[in-house]
Amino acid sequence: MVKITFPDGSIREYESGVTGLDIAKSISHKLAKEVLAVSVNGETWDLTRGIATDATVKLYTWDDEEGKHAFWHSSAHLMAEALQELYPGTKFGIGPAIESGFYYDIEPGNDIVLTDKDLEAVEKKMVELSGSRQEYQRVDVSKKEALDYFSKRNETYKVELINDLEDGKITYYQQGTFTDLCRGPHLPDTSYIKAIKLTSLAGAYWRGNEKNKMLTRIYGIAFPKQKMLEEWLVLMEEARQRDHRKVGKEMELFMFSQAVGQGLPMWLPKGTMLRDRLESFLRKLQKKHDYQQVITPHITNVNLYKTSGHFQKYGKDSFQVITTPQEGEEFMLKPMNCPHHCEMYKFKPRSYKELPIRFAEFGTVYRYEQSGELHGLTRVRGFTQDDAHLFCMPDQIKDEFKKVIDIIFIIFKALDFNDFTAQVSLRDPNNKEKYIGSDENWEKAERAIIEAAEEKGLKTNVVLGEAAFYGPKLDFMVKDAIGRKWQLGTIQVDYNLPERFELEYTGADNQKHRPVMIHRAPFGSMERFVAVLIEHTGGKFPLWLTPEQVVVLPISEKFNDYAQNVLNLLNNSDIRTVLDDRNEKIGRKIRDNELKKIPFMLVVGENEASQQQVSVRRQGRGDAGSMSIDEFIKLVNKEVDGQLEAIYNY
RNA sequence: GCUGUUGUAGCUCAGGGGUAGAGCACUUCCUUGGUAAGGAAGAGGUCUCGGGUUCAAAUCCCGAUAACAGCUCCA
Repeated sequence: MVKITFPDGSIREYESGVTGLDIAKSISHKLAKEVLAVSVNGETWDLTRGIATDATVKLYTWDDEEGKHAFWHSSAHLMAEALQELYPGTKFGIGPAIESGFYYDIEPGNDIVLTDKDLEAVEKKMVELSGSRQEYQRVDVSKKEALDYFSKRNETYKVELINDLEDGKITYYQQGTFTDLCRGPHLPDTSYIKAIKLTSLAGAYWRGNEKNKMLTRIYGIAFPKQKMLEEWLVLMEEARQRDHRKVGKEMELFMFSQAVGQGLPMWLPKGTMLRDRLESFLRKLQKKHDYQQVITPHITNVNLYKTSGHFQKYGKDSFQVITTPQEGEEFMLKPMNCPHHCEMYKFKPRSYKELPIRFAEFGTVYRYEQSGELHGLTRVRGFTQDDAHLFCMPDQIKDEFKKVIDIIFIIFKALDFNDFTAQVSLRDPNNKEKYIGSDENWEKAERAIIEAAEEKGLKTNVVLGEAAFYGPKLDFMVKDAIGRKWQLGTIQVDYNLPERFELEYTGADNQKHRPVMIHRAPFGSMERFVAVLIEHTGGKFPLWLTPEQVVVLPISEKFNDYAQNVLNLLNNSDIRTVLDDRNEKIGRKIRDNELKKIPFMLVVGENEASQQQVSVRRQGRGDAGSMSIDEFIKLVNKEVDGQLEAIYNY
């Protein structure tokens, strides 16, 4: 007998060799149907693997990441089996579960090139195989056996993987005719996988290395019920509707032009309005936090970047140097603002009493991103950072970090960004030579970041090896409409530039000391931030950011004068307005995509003109009735104030 | 940068070796003056660009370019 401890602390006895599935059956029929995998002493196991010792057990269903993971991983194997049957000679790379769904990297044999059209046939085959209810069987093998088996079948990628594995810890999983090198865990059998959608086909380098061969990666997703797949498809469609590239075009916020160049966005009037408001909001916020606004030029002598070291590291991959009539004189487009701010720091001797010094700049920079990397406004070649550099003494780092976290919190709160994650990026402890700066400084800075985050109640995931080469950092990530993660706010410690620029301050001891520099950008860049903002709101911005808050619609041209009059009164009150005097049917205007995003619509006609009123319609929230213009102004101000309250009372 | 897909009217897209199509939007007119109406007429395109094959290319082939998806990258 073995003692099984459950998450609630209760303990039951079972025959030795009992499986997760048996345990689920002993609890309830329903649970036995829903359970997908089981945690045994913290390790995720197959439901059919026998438990021979006392153990702590947790049953995983679709609601657990681990359950979904086993489900999708099994789906990947099912797909591999289908591919093997349809395309004999296919070599298999790896096929894991991912955040939503799974993929398998394959190399189809016989020079076959798969296209989107083939996916349907694969799906069909998968459904067929799922119907035949094949069991996933776990088999322990020795390294030699595994190597023999896969070498014989010419599975070169699998052989490469096995070579890196430790003997004695190698397992196969088999279902039907397909055998895969795999750690598991898997579902009991293929019949669990009821609804399947293969979503896309793309190239992916073997082991993620650009120098390796490119394999064909097939992405898919699967569910235990057809209905869940349908719901997922609807969700994806809704996400596509919120895509910032689509909304940005519809709302006329920004554009790209082939004539201007790849990755160089142009802000249309309404987008500029929106961006200006975000900038002035941050400007005010930074002023309160004792930042000093500065401005630096767009081109710079290459020597500055040789001093900073960026030219050596990134020069080849940048927009190339600009020459002048003067022999040997070279400039480049500014890829970052930091070196300029360092020069400003050096403008005069600094005392410890001045520190921290905080230079802020909305600095437009140009970086030659690889062409395949460009993506809407989130990844561009010319963008404006809401940049600032804080120069401080080492023991001020933590405090400065906390103040920057405050600013980021205020911004996220004002814009209703709730589901962000924070990541602390530290250096890779096994690869210290990749980084510059002393061990002592790194440790001090890493500790300061972790403590600052903790003291601010910020939950973070700590990732080793993700630090910049010059210092550790704290990043804020937000997801876009289809779940891709983007980094927005960032705070980074830098020991490199103060060193290279020989920055110093005079301490209380009358000695020269080196300051520490902190880079920070709460938005990241105006471009990326606006993109994410659009995807969060679907273009329905908070009132204080809406490019136009009020549209005035005269019902016929007889009332154009009155409408103009209303407009003037509103404009005197700071409310942003737009007049739509096309004098068409109102119903037709309301369908207008452009007007859909404006929160208030004022309809004026005979009744309104005679009583000096307006009929107020709030988009998406129906009719608010007729009221005087003063009353309307109060209404709008109240709503805007309500939103701004969150900011200023924070 | 790599692999793949795509580029036709303002937008969404169909078509396809013989000089160009739909829906929505747009313009004018009619009907209806009041909260997602209906009708008529009209205007809009070097079919991304360059080269080749052909009697003939928007269509087939090659190259460039841009967008999209994924990989790699992101100071």
